[in-house]
Amino acid sequence: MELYHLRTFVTVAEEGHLTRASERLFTSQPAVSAHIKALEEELGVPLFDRTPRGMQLTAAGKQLLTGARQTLAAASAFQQQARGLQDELIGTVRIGLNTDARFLRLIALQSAVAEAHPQVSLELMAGYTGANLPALRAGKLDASFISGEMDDPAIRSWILCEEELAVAAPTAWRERLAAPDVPMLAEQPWVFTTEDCSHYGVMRALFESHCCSPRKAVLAHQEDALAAMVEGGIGLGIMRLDVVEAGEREGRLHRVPMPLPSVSLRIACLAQREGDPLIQAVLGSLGQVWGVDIVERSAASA
Amino acid sequence: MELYHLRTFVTVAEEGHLTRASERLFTSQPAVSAHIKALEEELGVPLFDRTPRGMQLTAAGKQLLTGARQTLAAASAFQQQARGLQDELIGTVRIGLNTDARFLRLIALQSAVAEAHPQVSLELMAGYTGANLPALRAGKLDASFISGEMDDPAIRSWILCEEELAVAAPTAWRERLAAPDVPMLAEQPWVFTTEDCSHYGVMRALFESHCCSPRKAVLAHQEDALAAMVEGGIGLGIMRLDVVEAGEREGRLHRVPMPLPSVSLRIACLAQREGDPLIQAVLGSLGQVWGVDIVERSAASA
DNA sequence: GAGGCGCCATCAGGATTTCCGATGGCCCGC
DNA sequence: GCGGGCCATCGGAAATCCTGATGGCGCCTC
Repeated sequence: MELYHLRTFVTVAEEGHLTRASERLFTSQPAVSAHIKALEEELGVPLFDRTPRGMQLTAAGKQLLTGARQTLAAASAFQQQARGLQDELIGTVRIGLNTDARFLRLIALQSAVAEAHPQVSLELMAGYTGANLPALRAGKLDASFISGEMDDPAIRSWILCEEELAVAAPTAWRERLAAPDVPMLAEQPWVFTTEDCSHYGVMRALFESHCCSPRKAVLAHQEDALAAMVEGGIGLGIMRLDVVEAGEREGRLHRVPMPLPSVSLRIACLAQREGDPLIQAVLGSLGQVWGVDIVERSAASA
Repeated sequence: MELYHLRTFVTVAEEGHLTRASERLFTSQPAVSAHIKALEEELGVPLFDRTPRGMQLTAAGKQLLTGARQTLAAASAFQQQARGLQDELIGTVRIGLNTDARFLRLIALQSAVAEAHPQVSLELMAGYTGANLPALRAGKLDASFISGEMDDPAIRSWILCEEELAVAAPTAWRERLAAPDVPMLAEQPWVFTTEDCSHYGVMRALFESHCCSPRKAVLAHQEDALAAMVEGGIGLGIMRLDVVEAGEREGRLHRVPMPLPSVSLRIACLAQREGDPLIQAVLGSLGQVWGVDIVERSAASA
């Protein structure tokens, strides 16, 4: 039995599905199947029941899951402690993005990290808030930008800034939306985001406070797609104020005069990895880039 | 990084020597060297200083040793918990011996284990008390017969019986040793055992109580060798009473009339493995074979 | 009832990793 | 200066792991 068996066990347990687990583990479905088979044979215990709908933990599998996680956690803590002992920090930090690189000041971040820790590299992975959180939890990301509230105790986050939001409309709708009220906006078609996006929550809150619901014309997973839909006249959408203003200046969008609350842009990581020197390195550089006091863990964990 | 890297790390740390570590790990010296190299590269931390006399832990290596042991302990506990969940116990138990198979009732033990746990096999490894304890600590043995006192808290042991001991002499020395006192015995040549053998302690205690020391004619590592030396007229030796009496009946030995304290024959295992179902299986069978109440761990650990 | 889809297990072949025997380099002791 | 002990490296072999393809089974829909 090796650690990769345990990683596979835990991932399959969480996904309940070999193919999805293989994607998370960056390997193939037959490889994952073989890992589980080998582990079950070595332990002499069936860990999963195979069903047409996927893999279901057996009672024994459920009981063993905690021990598997503890073993992986101990190994992770060992590696983390080793990083704290490196003469010079070495490693790669995978960061999930949720909006455009310029807004996230990624060039400045890259420079700050490269200067402070020459042997640390960043791996920037496109995504959105709703995808980044599960990826964080799954260990696929080391840190991630997210927007909105965060109340999961397993996730630690720090506010970088407040994102001002605005309602964007196609320029052709300028006159009929000169002074709209909320019910009127609800009558318009909307470009939705996924429900796990903070912008969706803001939109929902807007209409719920006036007891009405917006009409969904289309759903866009990415901000670029949403912007394209709005510019193309498909419907209204919620976007960052600076993006809407830039679009308005360039004649591509119209900013609807409707005040919206802001959402917090945050950087997040797993609480248990907060003390990891690699995470600390990135948090330190982010604090520097955004002029924010990101409270660092004491060196006691080192 | 996988568990075998950590096992190698810990073993090399304990041995301070790649070749000895490779023997304990049942692999080759180049393989062990490669494990350490790979681990150091992955962690970005030198774990050992290479010296002409062997491998010496660096400061970082010393700090990381605990974490490595914890990870291995967690993995071991996981496997142990899995064994407790097996429908039928499966596995191999490596038992260190320290005297002859007949005295240790190994045939009865084998039968008892086979009956109670058909899929558990025993692997009986010749040895002696002094070799068995380090082998236990090193994970090379799962359980071990040992003789004498045991005060290491990391080792758990149960008394099976008291070994009566006697002083054996060559038959030709019968008359001159008809009624010897201790100083007289000290004047004779002796066949020593290794210092980590319980018989050695008994011999030492005998003479120290009379402020004298025995003369060492030869040192024998194994009981067979010691018996051969005594029978061959090389010197006196301490042996089990039943063996001396059998030798006397067969005209091969003379029992010197000198009372000795007995030593306890014990079965031992690592304290942390006491709850292991495989260990429990063997302890249960030993209790049955020796008619001894070996207090078993509650099922709470299962 | 049949066909298609989803899911896991297996297979054969290729790729990668690991191991091993041989050997070299360095240091130390005689 | 030489021999021995110890670790690192090398080349080749062995073992392990992965992958694409495919099959079997169950379920769902038509």
